[in-house]
Amino acid sequence: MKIAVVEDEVAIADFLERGLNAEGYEVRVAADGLTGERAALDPDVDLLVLDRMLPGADGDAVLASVRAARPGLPVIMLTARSEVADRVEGLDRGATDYLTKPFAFDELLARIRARLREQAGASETVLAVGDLRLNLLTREANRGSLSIRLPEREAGLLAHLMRNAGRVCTRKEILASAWGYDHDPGTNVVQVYAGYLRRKLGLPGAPLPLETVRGVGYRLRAEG
Amino acid sequence: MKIAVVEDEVAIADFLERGLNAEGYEVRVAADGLTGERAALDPDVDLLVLDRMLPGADGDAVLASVRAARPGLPVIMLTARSEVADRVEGLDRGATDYLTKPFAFDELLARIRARLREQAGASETVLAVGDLRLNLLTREANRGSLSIRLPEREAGLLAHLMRNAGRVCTRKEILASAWGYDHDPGTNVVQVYAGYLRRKLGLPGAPLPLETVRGVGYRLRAEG
DNA sequence: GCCGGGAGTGAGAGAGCTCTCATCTTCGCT
DNA sequence: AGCGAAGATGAGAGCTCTCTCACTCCCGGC
Repeated sequence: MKIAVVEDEVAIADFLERGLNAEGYEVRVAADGLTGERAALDPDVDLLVLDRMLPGADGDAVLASVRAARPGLPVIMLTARSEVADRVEGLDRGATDYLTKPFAFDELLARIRARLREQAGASETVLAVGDLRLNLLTREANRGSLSIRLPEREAGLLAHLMRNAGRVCTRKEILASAWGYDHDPGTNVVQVYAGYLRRKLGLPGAPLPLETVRGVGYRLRAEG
Repeated sequence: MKIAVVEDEVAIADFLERGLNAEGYEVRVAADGLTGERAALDPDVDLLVLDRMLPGADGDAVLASVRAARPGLPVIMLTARSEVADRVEGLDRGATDYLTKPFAFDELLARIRARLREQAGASETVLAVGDLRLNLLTREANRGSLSIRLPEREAGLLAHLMRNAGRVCTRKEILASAWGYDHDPGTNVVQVYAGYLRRKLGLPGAPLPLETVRGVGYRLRAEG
């Protein structure tokens, strides 16, 4: 389990990192909004602990852009602003939970566990990358005015690419994730299915931003 | 949106009911653990607000049985016990959120909105009824040692029956929910698929508890 | 510009899914 | 018990999905 911590006060950031590490979580710390945003978009990150007051882009801005890219990511806001109105505002802006400083570390841990537990049971159902959306339950894909139901394999491939948008995915890795193959059985299925996706999700003048990386695999460009 | 409130103090229960109604929620109030449990199992209920200290079965017991039957239902615990240890325990027992009395009604509303928003995006992925489990994402059904991947239609039918376990479902209603038909086109598909489910999910000596209601439809008995 | 290797495409085989229809079974009533 | 209606079951047609294979296209190096 990997947690991103966005917090500018070094003392608190250190404290959180050490404490979370001790609980067995992998931690990625960012001290300002911009690096925080980048950290939260790392597809391995399962949860975000976010200070609301930050230098550079402030916490609310980070929250907004994280929500746009990963609608389902749990975000626990952490802040010195303790008024009821602040809490209401934080939650309504899309935070999953809200904790005011000073806080009990044990409670933070319990709330992290609660969020991760929920996440595990009700794993992310809707993926979004740029203007692309994919509902994993109905396997409905949307892009602009397009709306198509994808067959299972195509949806699985697209889901993997979307979860790793911006990164190059090797064919081997894709076969493992979307096909469940442990070894490449020397086939070109991935290419075939990449072709299906391009044809189905291409718009006139705006082809699917799926790049081929010769000899390696594919990359879905992040901003549609 | 329907919210179940389990609270024995009449004053608070009334206050919550009126306040939630004013926000446009449908509310179902229960004053003790047993009726509370029944209320929470109503498949129309989208969220549970639960007092931890109750006459009869206490809040923790209600939480446990609700979790067994509806793993994904958001549960906000509400209680006078305000120690950090209590909050940690409540969350670890499976509560989704935890609010201590006295609380700001606006904050409760914000937390309810946060939970419902999340629920809407990441709708329940795993259904459970008795010893039956169904993962809607993978369409994997489990019963005892059995574990089978169901085709889409069978999973859709089973999902509808599970979501309405204990109640009789008419064939017309089932056709609407699992097939997307608006009118019964005079077919026996539902019977055919009910048969598939019975065969696939029957155990020696313990057939699938799916009862036929002559002239009407089917009912999945609630406790396997 | 030509050549080699990798990627994209089209056709099609085989499997599994969905539905219909005919037949068999069961239930409830007399 | 016997009958009629309703549900269960078996067989199978048609379709979609998935994958393979052969072929074409394109990129990059000479």
